[in-house]
Amino acid sequence: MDKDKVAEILVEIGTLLELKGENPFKTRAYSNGARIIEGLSEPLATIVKEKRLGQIKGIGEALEQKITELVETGKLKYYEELKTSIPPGLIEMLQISGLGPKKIQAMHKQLGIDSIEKLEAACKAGKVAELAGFGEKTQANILEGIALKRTYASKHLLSDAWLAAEPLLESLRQQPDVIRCSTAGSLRRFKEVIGDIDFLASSKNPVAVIDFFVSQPGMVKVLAKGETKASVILEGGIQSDLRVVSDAEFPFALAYFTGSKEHNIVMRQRAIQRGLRLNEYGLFKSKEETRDPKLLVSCRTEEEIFAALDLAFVPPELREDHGEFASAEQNALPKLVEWSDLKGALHNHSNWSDGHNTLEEIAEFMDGLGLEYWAITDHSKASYQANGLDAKRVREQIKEIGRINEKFAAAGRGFRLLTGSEVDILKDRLDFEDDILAELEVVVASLHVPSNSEAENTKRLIRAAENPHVHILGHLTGRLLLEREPYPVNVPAVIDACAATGTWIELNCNPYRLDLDWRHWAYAREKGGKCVINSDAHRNAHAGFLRLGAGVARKGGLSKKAVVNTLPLAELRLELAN
DNA sequence: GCCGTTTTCGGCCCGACTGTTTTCAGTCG
Repeated sequence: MDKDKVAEILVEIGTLLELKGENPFKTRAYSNGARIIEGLSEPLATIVKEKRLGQIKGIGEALEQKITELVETGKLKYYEELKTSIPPGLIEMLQISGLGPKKIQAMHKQLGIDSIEKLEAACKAGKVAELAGFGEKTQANILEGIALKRTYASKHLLSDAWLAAEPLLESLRQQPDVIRCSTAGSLRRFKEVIGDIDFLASSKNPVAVIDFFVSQPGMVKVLAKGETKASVILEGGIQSDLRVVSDAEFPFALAYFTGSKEHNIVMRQRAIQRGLRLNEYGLFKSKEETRDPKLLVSCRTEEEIFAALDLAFVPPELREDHGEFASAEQNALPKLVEWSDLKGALHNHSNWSDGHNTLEEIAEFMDGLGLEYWAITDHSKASYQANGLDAKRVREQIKEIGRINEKFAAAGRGFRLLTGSEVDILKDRLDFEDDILAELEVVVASLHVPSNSEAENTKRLIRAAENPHVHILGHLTGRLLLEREPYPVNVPAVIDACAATGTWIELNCNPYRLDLDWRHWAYAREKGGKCVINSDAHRNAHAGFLRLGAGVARKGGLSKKAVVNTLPLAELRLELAN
């Protein structure tokens, strides 16, 4: 069993234990363990075989035994028994806003409710309101929560969240009572999938800011509204929370609400080790709960908070308790790539295959954006449904690109289209012979029809990486966020092959892909692998994906130097020819 | 369930909001 599946089961055990009313620290130990396993760069099977699980911080005797059983047998007796003891409907009920383990337990025990359908019926019959600790309002809220859950999915693409957040952030910044304002939470951390949009503002008049926020256009429903906090549902179903604090509190609150939860726990522990206390209101010279300004360690920015805890500033994207503390302690965090460092993209389509724009339109548009180059890598012939090009059309396209580039050169314009192909990785070979590939400036090899076998997919990708004409492996795992799981593949083994052959690994910026996943880049960096942040544009507007991709690259800890398409055209051409 | 340079037991990050209560439990982030 692979580590992702193991992590998934550990998370589920945590949830099941929560529903059983177990000690919250015990349930947290399971979700912690899941995160640790998921983040391993070494194959889990190796660690299990060499009995080194117990040496990992956060994995104790019990988790070691359970993980070992899962890896070795593919099953876990404890988990199977736990699952049969709790109706699956209870787990689903957890997704209803306002319902947690305690209430679900109470309704299950007293009313025999074990599914959302029964819950809805009981609410409508007024039975839930009669329970101790429940009331009319709770019952109505549950019904509303059920309706909301049905209407809206609870997870959203990062790109959708940014689209919804930016106009709101802009409005908040212009509200006269707002002093400072920022996004926070998973959006600010550039997680690929987000649950809700968090805003933080500082003001001397929080009520006015809250009132302003909930009256913005695009609010479907106000879920909660207090003096310092509001929660709303936006059009499109994304929940958004605003928190308003004083300006002195702003940096502390920003750090706190940016998270991640795991990162914050370590920050608080560091504070405690130094005899301090950290919360969203400040860093206090106290071991007790306090908000006494006399005890406050004054910090005007997040940078100063990190400094007070003997850490270099950790950019929001890296705050996942994913190794950032060890680096920040030694001032060894990478200087992260910026969106504006990108000089072009090396995987894009035109209307010669399944893209929307002509070559001419693309060149004009990308030059207008201030980019230096844009590779045209239309599909190869095996991608029949995408109007893939055969060798003859590829050669015609090379000539056409040559003509456009000559026009640019004659006009004294520096921008260039690069010739290329997104060549299909077929079962036993690439979709083009080496002679065609050799005529192209950029060759991206992608697996579009994977097998069910991890070994098979891994073998195909490694073989593609080993082809001397292939520059880049495209969307390595094939995942579609919120739609399709990645195909089975041994990612570290493919990274090893790319590092050994000098093949670049794509960070595909399509909002549904963001593939290779940020969690793998630490390993790629360690091995000396290079990244290309690619838009995989099918129309000109998709150039905007690069901004998203740069954020995800930052999350992967990638510096400008590790990203090939930060190179100016002349240097890039040298690298491509290498 | 995990952990330990005060600890192998007794801690484990912390506060806002809601609804049901009339001082607090549950939920959420």
